[in-house]
Amino acid sequence: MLNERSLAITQECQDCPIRHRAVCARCESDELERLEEIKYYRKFEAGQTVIWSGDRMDFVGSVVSGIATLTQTMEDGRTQMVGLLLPSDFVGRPGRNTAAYDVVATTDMVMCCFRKTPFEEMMSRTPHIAQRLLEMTLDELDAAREWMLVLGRKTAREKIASLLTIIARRDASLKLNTIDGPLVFDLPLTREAMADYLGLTLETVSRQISALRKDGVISLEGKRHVTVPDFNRLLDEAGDDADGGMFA
Amino acid sequence: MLNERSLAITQECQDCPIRHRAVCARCESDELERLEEIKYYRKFEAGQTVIWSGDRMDFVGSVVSGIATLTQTMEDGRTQMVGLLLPSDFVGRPGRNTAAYDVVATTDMVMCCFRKTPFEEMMSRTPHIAQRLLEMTLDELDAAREWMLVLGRKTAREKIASLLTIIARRDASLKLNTIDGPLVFDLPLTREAMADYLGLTLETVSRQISALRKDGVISLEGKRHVTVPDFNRLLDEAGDDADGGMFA
DNA sequence: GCGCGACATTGACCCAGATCAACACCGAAG
DNA sequence: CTTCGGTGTTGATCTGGGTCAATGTCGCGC
Repeated sequence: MLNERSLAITQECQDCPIRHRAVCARCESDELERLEEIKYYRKFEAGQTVIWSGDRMDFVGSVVSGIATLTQTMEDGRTQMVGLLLPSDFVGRPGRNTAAYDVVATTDMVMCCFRKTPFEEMMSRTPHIAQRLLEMTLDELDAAREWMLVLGRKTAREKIASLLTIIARRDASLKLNTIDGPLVFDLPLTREAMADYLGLTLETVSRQISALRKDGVISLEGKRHVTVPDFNRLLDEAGDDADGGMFA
Repeated sequence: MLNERSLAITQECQDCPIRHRAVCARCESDELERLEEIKYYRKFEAGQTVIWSGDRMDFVGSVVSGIATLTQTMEDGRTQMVGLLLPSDFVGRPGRNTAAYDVVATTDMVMCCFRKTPFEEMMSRTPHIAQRLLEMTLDELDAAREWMLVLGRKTAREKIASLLTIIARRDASLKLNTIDGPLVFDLPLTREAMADYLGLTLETVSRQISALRKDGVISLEGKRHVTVPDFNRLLDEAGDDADGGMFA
């Protein structure tokens, strides 16, 4: 079996699929060249743990493809997902040397990593990186706060609808999709992972998904393949202001 | 009645109580001088709204003294507090011109404001500000994620204990306090505001506070004045890993 | 093809916390 | 001093979602 760390994937930054969304988005070509020198790729299989909370972390990086989760666990085992890492999302925190959360790949995943020290050093010299990181962090903070409303005040049904909304929206932004047609996508998470995201039990997740299906808000093929005939209906179920500007 | 906007409080940055914790913490004295030129103070009374979600926001700033809350509200009135703004905390987001949340002063409050455009312009020229803002934003993101665990997975009693923990900890860091003695502080929030923070109803907050009192975890004088005889006991009730490094 | 393990669904029951309601406290205005 | 509105407490009851348990589905290795 192949050691995951030693993969020699080579990828020109210029052709990178996340070139315009990741920390490096603002970099000029000369800056990119310097990044190119210190970067390396790591590949993870579905289910594999990238890092455990509390572990020493000597790298930072971007998700290139695949999905990972950020979770926090209490001693008695209760767990809460605190972030969903999608392609272009940043992992790690400059200026800190242990991981604050468990990071687990939920699908096969490729990360573009930088050793922490050279990256930090580079960050202090190239404001474009720090600027972009600030922007991304502010976005994540907004997302976290949005999620606080979901966790604190929404019903189980609204929570499920909110999650579907987010996944659908993101999926639409990837494959720049047909405006207004029915949305079709796959759930990248197990029922249990959804439960951990939503602060519910997996049974409740299952029941509410069944209920939404019965009510025609969504339809399912298999366990994971979802069709949303009317996105505004879904938004409504999520309790969000209708038409959250998605297709604006 | 005095127009709050026109107060001419003058304060040298050098003597500012939040000099070493706010966005300006890393600034050299020449940078400080330039900030001094574009800053102005605003004062708010307890209960006053600083800005409504969605409103145009042409300034950013720091809380100098007092406390404000950041809340999100659904159409049907359910509200969730998504942030507690304490002295030195930053308000507003560079690069965005409407407020994302309601900001309300819960005590009398003074803010040190900067018009957004000059501040942004200055930020791009002085990396010290951007660096510090990044650091502060990362801290807030961590706090938000910590809070997601509270909202998603903790019981009502644990939620209350968690909130008390946070307030106690912050209070201790202000008045650099006696190590290990009983902690004493005032709750800066009404029961309703606590409920909005914790994703509970005010009745449940009241009941759980009574329960903690009955069980000797805290004692109360009046409605707001709290004594914590044993901080580790409180931490334990919060479900946090005991000894969260507070006195380390 | 069979059996196994991971994932998912569904039912029965229970309980933490919401809801509804009454009342207590207290500082400010008259 | 009295009234009144904002704040807080406590009780009775209800219910959404948790818990426990049985069963279903599917892909994979043998």
